[in-house]
Amino acid sequence: MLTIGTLSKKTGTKVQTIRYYEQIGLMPEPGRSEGGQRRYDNAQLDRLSFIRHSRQLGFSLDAIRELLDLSDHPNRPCDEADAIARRQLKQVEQRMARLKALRTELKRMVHECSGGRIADCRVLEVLRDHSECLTEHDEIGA
Amino acid sequence: MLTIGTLSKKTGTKVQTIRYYEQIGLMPEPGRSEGGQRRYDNAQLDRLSFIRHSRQLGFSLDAIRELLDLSDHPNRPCDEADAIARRQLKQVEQRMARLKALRTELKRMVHECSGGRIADCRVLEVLRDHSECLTEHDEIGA
DNA sequence: CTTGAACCTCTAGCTGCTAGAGGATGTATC
DNA sequence: GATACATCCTCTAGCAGCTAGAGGTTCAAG
Repeated sequence: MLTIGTLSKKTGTKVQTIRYYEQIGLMPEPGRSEGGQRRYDNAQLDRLSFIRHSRQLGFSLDAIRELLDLSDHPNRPCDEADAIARRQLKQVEQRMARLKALRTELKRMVHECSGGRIADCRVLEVLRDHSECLTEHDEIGA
Repeated sequence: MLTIGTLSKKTGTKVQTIRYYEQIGLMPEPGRSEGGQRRYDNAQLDRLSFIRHSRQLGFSLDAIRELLDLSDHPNRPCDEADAIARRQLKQVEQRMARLKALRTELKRMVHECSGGRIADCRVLEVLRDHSECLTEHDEIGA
């Protein structure tokens, strides 16, 4: 029987976060001690590890919910899990492409700045005028 | 004199977002029509363009506040603006590195999935067991 | 003078947590 | 049994950066 603190340490998840996962139904309600404190077992430890690892790979809580759902039905075909992972991969690739364009632009800005007065600052100048950009970038909402 | 809707279209910013920027003090309070509707001039259009473009390049609203502040004092040296941009560049590079590791892992997951049953799904298996990962990834909070 | 799009304010919601108040429990030691 | 103190509990509110909706007013065209 594990306390929430132990679970927290074992998975690198903050105590508050574990309770939050319970609140939104991602973690099941655990058993309680006589005094009302949460007590976990190994199945719940595994579940939380799964969640955390998925988060590290960038999956949204909704996607994780689906994945957990799927893993509860071992006899179904795994196309869905595969599709979720592919979607995630696609998102990551899109984000990388955007970041690449941003990096190019930022590098250019920084390199062109010669360290004079604000009035002549290339950084501000570029920010002022999108038309100076050589790449298409569109990070907002990424 | 521009209405908020016109400003919205010209900058690709939602009306609500413009009002939000005003609320947090990033945009100045504009003049008003007799009936109390907001009326903007070209200086404000420029300011909003600056904000939007900076957002597209991933600057935080706080960073933008600093940058706007700087650009109001054209005679100061531009080290600060330069430093902000460099900081941003560094962040972008860190995020790219993280995404790269994620992509590797996701690709591997997806490629190893042979499309059978959930029980044998590599995607879920990898998510279950971090130790199978070949790269260090740590996307949370990125 | 009427219509209808665009405006107004205000409040609440989104993701994924995180922090703090104010109090109860659990365990080790005396 | 008493005491100390870490850990636990619930509840509420906050973070970034918007976005959406209710319920009502103004503006410009016809």
